[in-house]
Amino acid sequence: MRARPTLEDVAGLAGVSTATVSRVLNEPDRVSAETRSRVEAAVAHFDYTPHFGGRALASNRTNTVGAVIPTMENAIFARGLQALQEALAETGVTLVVATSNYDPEREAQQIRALLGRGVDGLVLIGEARDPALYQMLERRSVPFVLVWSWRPDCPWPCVGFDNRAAARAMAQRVLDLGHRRVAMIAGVTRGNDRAAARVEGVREALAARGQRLDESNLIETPYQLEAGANAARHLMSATPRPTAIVCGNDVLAAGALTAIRALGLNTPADVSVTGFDDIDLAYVLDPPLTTVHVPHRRMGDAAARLLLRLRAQEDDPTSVVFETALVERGSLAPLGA
Amino acid sequence: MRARPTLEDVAGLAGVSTATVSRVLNEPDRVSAETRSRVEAAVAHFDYTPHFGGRALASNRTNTVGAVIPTMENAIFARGLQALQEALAETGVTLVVATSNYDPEREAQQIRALLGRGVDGLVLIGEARDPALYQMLERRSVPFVLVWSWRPDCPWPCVGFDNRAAARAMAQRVLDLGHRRVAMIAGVTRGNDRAAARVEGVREALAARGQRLDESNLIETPYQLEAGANAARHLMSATPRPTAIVCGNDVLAAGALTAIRALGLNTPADVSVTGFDDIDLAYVLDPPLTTVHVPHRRMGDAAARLLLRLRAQEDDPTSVVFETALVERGSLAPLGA
DNA sequence: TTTCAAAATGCAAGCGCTTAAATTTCAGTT
DNA sequence: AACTGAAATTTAAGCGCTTGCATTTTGAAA
Repeated sequence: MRARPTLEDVAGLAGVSTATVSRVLNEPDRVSAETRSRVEAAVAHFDYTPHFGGRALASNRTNTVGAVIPTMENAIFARGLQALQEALAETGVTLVVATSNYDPEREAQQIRALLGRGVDGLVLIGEARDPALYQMLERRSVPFVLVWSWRPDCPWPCVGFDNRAAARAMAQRVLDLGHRRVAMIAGVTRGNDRAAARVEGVREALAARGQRLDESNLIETPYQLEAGANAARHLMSATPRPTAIVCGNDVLAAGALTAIRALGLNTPADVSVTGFDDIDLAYVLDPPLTTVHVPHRRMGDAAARLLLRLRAQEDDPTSVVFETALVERGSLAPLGA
Repeated sequence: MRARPTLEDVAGLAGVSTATVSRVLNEPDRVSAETRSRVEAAVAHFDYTPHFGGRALASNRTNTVGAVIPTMENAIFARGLQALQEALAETGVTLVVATSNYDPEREAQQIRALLGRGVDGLVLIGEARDPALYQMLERRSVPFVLVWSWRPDCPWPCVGFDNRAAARAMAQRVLDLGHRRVAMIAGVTRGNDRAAARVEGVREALAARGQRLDESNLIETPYQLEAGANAARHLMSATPRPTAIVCGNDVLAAGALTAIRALGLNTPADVSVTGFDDIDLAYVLDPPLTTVHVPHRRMGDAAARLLLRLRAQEDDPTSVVFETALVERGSLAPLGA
């Protein structure tokens, strides 16, 4: 009836005090080689693993950081998380992931839940959230970093890219190809600065040519295939039809492509479509999707490093901004080509 | 200079003992309404959250379950996890997710890491793993459930489906449509009973018609788009070419479709392709993918319920098996159609 | 051999919480 | 008014670990 072995068990077998065992586990260098190996044998004998709670209580550290992402269903966050986790693991830090489903309230809940679990670091997506939440984080002095967003003078530590500029560049390219009737299928902008910035970027590009994105040419909808398909169906029912549809992300664009095909129309002959994010999906579609490439992995990696430095407080690290790249594939063509 | 508030702070303000505060938090019914509201006010005043470590240490429970999945990059697990998380959250249990990257050793590490963190329940994918690992789980009496696999007489609590039967049905259908030169692109079978079972299923169906899946017609490769594409390119370079390619999952199938198109060939006119899992990707492809539909969400949900019952030990719950469905879409056509 | 830092180890006080067991309170009963 | 059992509350003993400080050991210099 062996209960979980404790430090005391190990110490007893090794013939040392619990303090020494603890040191072997945490600061092996401070223990003589001989003692250490004796302790290690005892640890092995019992298959001992320290009790997380005891450790957290005594040291007031958990070596855990939490991440709250909108959803796991979009591959977009998966790769970044993987990189984040790998980079953290190198330092012995564990990652705990929670999802908010793009709901600000739910996100706040999840953050509180993670804090309750004693995470000593937080990775959050984007910048838009209740100021009270930021206050709480500062009050509790929990280090955190914001990923996926970046803008000049963001007051928080960020690792991201300029969504607005990237979207603007994409729209500009569409215009450069001769398109004049441009529509947009955007993500839901409430509580989502990335989605909002992408809309703004497109607006800016259009404005620079004296055009605007009026109500009938902008549909805001959840990031789901079905939703993208519905939106495209709706846009294509207008007269005259748009000749290009700029989408807020690749999932929406994939949905749009499917709907357009179902209508018996052709991409890009009848209508060009662009995406954003460059997930794997983008290049298995037919036609493959013109989109904005985002360096997921590198962002995850950078986020980990930034967070670790914040935790260590060894210096005052600054935000990291990445470049994006416009990837041109078959779904975008010059008007009338 | 406000340090984290403790039970004692709250108790002091409310004019009760820490025990009472603890009860308000854990068994509110055992406290009089008047006291309870006083305590709740004090909790609110301090914005108090219990210290996870302290709680874990004293109660020897963490209300946390861990899941180790192969990867977050395949959408396949995302939906199930979401459902799992939701169902667990209803009971106040938190889910912690780790990834193994389809590597058995890595999986074992992650399991140990989770146990170290005191999870009091585990969700694992599939059945194939070192017996020593199962022994350890039993020794520590950690309740666990296996998801995604199911077979008659599986000795562990499972929530899954019969991968072999489903794959067999798919292959049978392919044969029924007249195909005789059938190839397979399978996932890596080492340490992956699902991938192995799918190969077996296809083998059985072929055997029943006096055919076999010889070496040249079976490629085993990681579950990645690129890998699927490479495999398809290779298979299609044989003479005579296969007329149908059965894939171990949708990702491989998507890669195959892309490669086939790049070769200037047509699906399904020149070669039919089938997938497995029915992720979103499957129906935005062109042609849309014939595949095996797997009830991701329901499995996640069922896994949560089974695990909760195991933890409660109120009864001796048994495995749950789900039916799969063959979804026929454009990528599979009768031979010569 | 003696001396004395430095290195290694032990001692023991908590960390914040839960929970048996003990005590107090209270509403009925008699 | 006294009694009683149930309900409410407090008391106090840990849960397993870390860590500042005290003590012992060690090895090199004197």
